[in-house]
Amino acid sequence: MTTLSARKKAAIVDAAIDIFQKNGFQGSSMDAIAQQAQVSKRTVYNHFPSKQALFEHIAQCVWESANQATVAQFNAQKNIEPQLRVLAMQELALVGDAGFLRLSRVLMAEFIHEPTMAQAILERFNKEESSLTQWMQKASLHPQLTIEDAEQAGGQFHGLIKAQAFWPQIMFGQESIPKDQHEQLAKKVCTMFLSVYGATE
Amino acid sequence: MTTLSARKKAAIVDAAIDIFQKNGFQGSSMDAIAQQAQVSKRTVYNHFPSKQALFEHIAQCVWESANQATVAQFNAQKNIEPQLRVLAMQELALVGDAGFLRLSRVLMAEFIHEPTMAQAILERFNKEESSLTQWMQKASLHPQLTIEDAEQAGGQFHGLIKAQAFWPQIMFGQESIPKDQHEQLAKKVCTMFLSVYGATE
DNA sequence: TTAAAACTACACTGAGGAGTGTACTTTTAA
DNA sequence: TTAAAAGTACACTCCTCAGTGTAGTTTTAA
Repeated sequence: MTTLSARKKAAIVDAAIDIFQKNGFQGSSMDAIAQQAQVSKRTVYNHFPSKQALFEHIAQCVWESANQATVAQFNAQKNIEPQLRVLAMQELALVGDAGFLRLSRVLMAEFIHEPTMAQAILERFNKEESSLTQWMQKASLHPQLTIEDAEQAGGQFHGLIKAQAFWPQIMFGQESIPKDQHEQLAKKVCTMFLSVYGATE
Repeated sequence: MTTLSARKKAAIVDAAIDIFQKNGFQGSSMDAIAQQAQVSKRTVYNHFPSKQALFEHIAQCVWESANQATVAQFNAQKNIEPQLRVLAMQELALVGDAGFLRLSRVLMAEFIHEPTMAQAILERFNKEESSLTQWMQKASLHPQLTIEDAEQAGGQFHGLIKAQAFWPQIMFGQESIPKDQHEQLAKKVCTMFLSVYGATE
């Protein structure tokens, strides 16, 4: 059994995610968070010096779960399609995870108002995305592919996945894609991608 | 020259869009809106009975501009690809319009917190989207296509466009796609779509 | 020209919320 | 067992903000 203090802290974070998601940063009160966490307001302030700090702790969580998604290396010996499929599956695993979506929803709403913050976090996010860019760069030399702009191609690959498995969930509260449909969707995405960037001869 | 009253009202709406976009509904004060509009706060309240009413007026504007996008009828005699291309161009015209994006950004942030409102507006939005579904339904009988689920196919068609021309602009403040790239993007989208749903023989 | 309609400055109410200080109780760890 | 660490209730300050009331000025339209 974990310590009381740790349990209280977890309850606060959990409640905060909930309240922030429902009401946004500005619309959420520390009193409401404390109440939902079944904790005194003072305890909230003992764990987090300010509302902003509590929010940033949650942002940190998103950032960390996003980093779980490790990225494959391009292998010139193997076929393109199965490699792409692995990349798609990785992205789907991250983006299709209910916990990740829950956290993302909290952040995304604030991003709209804070393009600066959005850019900053996105640049870090893009470490992942830029590793895809690198993959694309190396892959562009492969005879099976015709990629002029690796960054654009990478963005479009991500876009194909997010259009199905991320944005509708974030914006319209749709259910995340069940795991047993990941394979099928990954295949579809690869087909679409290769229809534009792949040489089929 | 328009009447003073009309000019003031326009200034208020314009300022409100700006302030709401920057700070969100909760984070925006009527004082700030009045100041930016160069109007006394009392005048704001003379035009709009409440902050909520002002917000809803803006929502109405989005809804109306979205309705400008008229939709083509399916024509079994013509080829699929050029018809799809027209649909894509229509969507791009709407979604790629800077004014529409500016308005959308205001709403989208609130949508994340209000899945109910989001669903409601989206159902109306889907009048447009569902007319695409109908198009897909009729098109699914065409020998050039293999569509099992018209709604899903329609959603994916929209997704392909929004992934490039809507979500990045909304979330990360990216510039809207210049008009001279619409043709090219529409073509790409159709290629991708047909790579999955089209019979190429 | 003139009366009504619209705009303005400004003071005000009432509510809500961030963050603090305090005195007291419970939990933990030695 | 006991002292420190953590939690709690609650009162309190200071501030922001939605919305109103008013008395006076400007614009409009007849």
